[in-house]
Amino acid sequence: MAAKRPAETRRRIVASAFWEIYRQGFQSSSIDRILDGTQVTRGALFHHFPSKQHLGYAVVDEAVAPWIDERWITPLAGAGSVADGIASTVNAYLDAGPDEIIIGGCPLNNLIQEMAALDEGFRVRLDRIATAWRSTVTDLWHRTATPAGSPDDAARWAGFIVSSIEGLLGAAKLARSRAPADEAARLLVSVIRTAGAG
Amino acid sequence: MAAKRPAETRRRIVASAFWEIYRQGFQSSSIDRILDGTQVTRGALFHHFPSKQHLGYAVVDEAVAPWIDERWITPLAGAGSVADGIASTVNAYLDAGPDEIIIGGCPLNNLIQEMAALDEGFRVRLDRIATAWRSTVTDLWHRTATPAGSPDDAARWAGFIVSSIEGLLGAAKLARSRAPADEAARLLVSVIRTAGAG
DNA sequence: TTCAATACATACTAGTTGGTATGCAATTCA
DNA sequence: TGAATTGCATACCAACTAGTATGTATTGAA
Repeated sequence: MAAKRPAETRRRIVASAFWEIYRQGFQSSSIDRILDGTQVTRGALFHHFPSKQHLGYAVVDEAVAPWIDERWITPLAGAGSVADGIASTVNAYLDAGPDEIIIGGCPLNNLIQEMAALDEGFRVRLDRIATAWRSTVTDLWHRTATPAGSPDDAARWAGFIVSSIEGLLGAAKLARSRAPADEAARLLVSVIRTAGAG
Repeated sequence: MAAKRPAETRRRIVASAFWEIYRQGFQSSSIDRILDGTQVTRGALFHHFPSKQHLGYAVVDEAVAPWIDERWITPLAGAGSVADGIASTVNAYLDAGPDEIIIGGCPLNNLIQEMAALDEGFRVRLDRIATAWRSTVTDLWHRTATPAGSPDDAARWAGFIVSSIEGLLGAAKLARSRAPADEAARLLVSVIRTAGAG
C-alpha cells in the first residue's frame, strides 16, 4: 500500500465508476468491476462512499457534469450565434474521441433514460445538468438572435434544441454510425437559422 | 395447474416481461419478478425461452414493436400531412394512459440507450422498429408535402423528426412532466410546417 | 388406447451482488 | 511524543441472479 492520499483515491474511484457506468448502466455496473484496474480495494471504496447509490450520485456530479460542461456548455457560451454554436459543438463531439463515444451514446442521456424514473436523487442531479445546458443556449439566443416573438421563445427553443441533440445522439447510437446524427444536426442548424438565430 | 395452453402461457410471459423491462431496464429485470403476478413458473418460462436474452428479443419483437406501431406508425400512416400527423400522435401519446408512460419514457428509446451498444441482437431489432417509423414519416412526407428540394429531403426530415420525438420524450421523463415535451413538439410541428409539410 | 412429444412444476446450484465486520497502518493534532 | 482519527485492507455474508436437472402431467396422433 502506497502513501495515503484520500483525494486521489476518491478521484480514481469516481473516474473508474464513470466508465463502468457509462458502459453498463448504473444498475448493471459492478463494484468489483469498478475496482478492477484501479489499485483501490473494496474497503477503500466503501470508506469513501456509504453505498453504490452515493457513488452514483458522485459520478453524476463529478464526472457526468464536467463531461457535458466541457463538450457542450463551455464551447456554446463563447459561440457567435446559436446555429454556429450548435453546429460546431455537435461536429466537435462527433469528430472527437473514439467511436465508443458515438456507439456508447451520451452519458447524460443514458443515465436519464435508465435512472430518472427510478431514483429521485439521480433525477434532480441529471436535471441540473440539462438545465445548465439549456440555460446556456437560452442566454446565447438572447444575446445573438434577431429579436422577434415572445421573450419566452429563447427558452422554448433551447429546450427543443437540447432535447433534439439528445435524440440525434441516440439515433447515432442505434445506427452505430455518426451519419444519422450528422444529417439531423444539419437540419436542426438550418431550422435554427431560419428562426433568426443564425 | 390449469389446462395447458402454451400460446397463452407464452403471451403472459412476454406481456409481464415487457412491463418489468420497461420499468427496470433489461439487464436489471429479474426472471422472478417477471414471474410474479403471472401464474407461470420458472420451468414454464425456460421451456418457452432458452435464456433471458431470447426472452428480451421476443419482448422487443412482440411487445415493443406493436407498442410503437399502434401509437405512432399506424396513426401516422393515415394523417393528412406530416405536421398534422406528428402533432396528433404526440398529443395522443401524452394524453393517453397513465403518467407512468410519461415518467417511464418511451420503451423503444429506453432499450436503445441501454442495449444498443451492448447486444447486437437487441440493436438490429430496435433499429428495425425505428426504421419502420422513419419510413412511415418518409412516405407521408412524399405523399403530402409540397415538392421542393432534393428527393432525399423526406428521409432526412423523417430521421430528424423521429429522433427529435425520442429526445422530447426524454425531456418529459427527466422533468417528470409532459410540459417540456408539449413545448418542444409545438416547435417541431411549426418547423415542419415552414418546411412545406404542413 | 397406446405412445411419444410437448408443456409444465420443483428443487437445486454455482456465481455474483452490495454491503459489513474487523483489524491495522498512516496521518493529524494536542 | 502520545492518542485519536482517518484511510485503507481482508475476509466474510446473506440475498439474489440466470440457468439446470429431473420429474410429472397433459396433449395429439396413430
